[in-house]
Amino acid sequence: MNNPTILIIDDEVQIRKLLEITLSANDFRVHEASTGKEGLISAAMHPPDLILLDLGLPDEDGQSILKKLREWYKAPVIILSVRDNEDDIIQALDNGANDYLTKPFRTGELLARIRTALRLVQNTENVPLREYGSLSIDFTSRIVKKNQEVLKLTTTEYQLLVLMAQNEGRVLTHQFILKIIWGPSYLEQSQYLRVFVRQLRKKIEDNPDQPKYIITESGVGYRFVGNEK
Amino acid sequence: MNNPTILIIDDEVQIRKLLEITLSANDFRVHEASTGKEGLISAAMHPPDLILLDLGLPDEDGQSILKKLREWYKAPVIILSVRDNEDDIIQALDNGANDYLTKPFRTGELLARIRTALRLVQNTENVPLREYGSLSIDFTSRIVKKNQEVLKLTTTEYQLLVLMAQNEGRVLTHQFILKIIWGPSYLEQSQYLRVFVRQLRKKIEDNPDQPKYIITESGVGYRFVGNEK
DNA sequence: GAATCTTTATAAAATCTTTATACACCAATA
DNA sequence: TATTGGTGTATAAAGATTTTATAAAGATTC
Repeated sequence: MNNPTILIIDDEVQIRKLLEITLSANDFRVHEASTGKEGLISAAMHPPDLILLDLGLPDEDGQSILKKLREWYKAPVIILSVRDNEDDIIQALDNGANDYLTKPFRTGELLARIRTALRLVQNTENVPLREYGSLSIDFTSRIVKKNQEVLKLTTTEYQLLVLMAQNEGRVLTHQFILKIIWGPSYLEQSQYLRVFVRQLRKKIEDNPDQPKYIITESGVGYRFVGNEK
Repeated sequence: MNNPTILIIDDEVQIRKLLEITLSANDFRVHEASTGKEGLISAAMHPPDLILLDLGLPDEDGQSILKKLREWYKAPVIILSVRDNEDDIIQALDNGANDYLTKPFRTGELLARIRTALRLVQNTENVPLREYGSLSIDFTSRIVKKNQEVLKLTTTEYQLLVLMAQNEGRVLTHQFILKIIWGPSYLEQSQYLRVFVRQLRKKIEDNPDQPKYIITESGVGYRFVGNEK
């Protein structure tokens, strides 16, 4: 993919300017929109490779924009948000956002996350075997190996691992994971998750106390990181 | 690939005879089944390199057989049918058929299509004898030996062993095994399986209480492990 | 009627859920 | 700068439940 296009949906001129300069300097093509409505139209007319969406838009709630986008738009959406509304971030992730950044953000981090998001969409193919360093998951034969050795995982542990691995790089909120694996009536049982994340880490991490694969995003959820960097 | 094996599933004796003569003359090995159920069992026991499936079977609809086959069978399936209406063809292809021939067909054309289908798939060679440590299974003569001694296995025990061995390394779910060996109406009878797994383990394992070959995957099914690392 | 399959009953093991406690982090306070 | 309390996460281990193992009795088949 040469020179990916990024759509910025943000009402603050200064932010747009900053982003445009940063992104252009890094060989991205940039589209801009200052309102939600404008953003939706632009995305529909010239689908970008990635969207940066500010949650605090003047005309329409960013969550609502995100939902409308996700009805057809598959590529990554990264949320930009002012610091003090973590609930919004969680809701956005549940609504299908891939990642989030709180303002003010360092441009280096933004660029890294954009690159990660773009890279990961390409391997979202239905590959039956995935390798992450010394960890490999064979989805057809249901075999997970660590350093060539077959791991013994319970059903729930395996489901959890697969869910996370298939959403590599994305933050999965506690509630999202609980809903998928235990069902909608278990949304409050975060403790389950902690117990099982611990079990999984014991089995797949080199050092469970300094996890490389299953990263805790405090207050939000967990993120599976396939290859460090 | 030398002498590919072809399984014919057709209820008409004349057709089977014709096909057998034609295919044998062209250096294919031939298996036959006259009903859908028989065909499914044969395919699971001795996976052929290609299957010729008649849609008009007496016991069960050919489309349904095809669907069941495709749950695990990857090699080509060519449909034979007297019906040449588009709907049947499309449905068969949707269900995973590789090609479709209407009866009566010219044998030259059939052979050409078989070769094409085989060329498109690279098959794993069918080994008639397999050894797993001190256990050996001769699929052609139906003889199982443990430490050079011939084991006495009942039909069901043998079917179960062959099914598992042919799918070495894969987890076979309870339901999958029950469906193949006992039939679709026995999906709930997991207890059968436990009883027979126990019998098999008693006969093939060095220590039935610490099985090496038939591994339990709790909550999921069983996995046959041929060679411990 | 011997071999095999099916069913039943119970024991054992594996897994999941809950509880209790410790830890890390951050902000407000003194 | 140290202290305190609150929030969220980690961890082990006990308790509860589900799944599997096992033997043996009852049916069925050839």
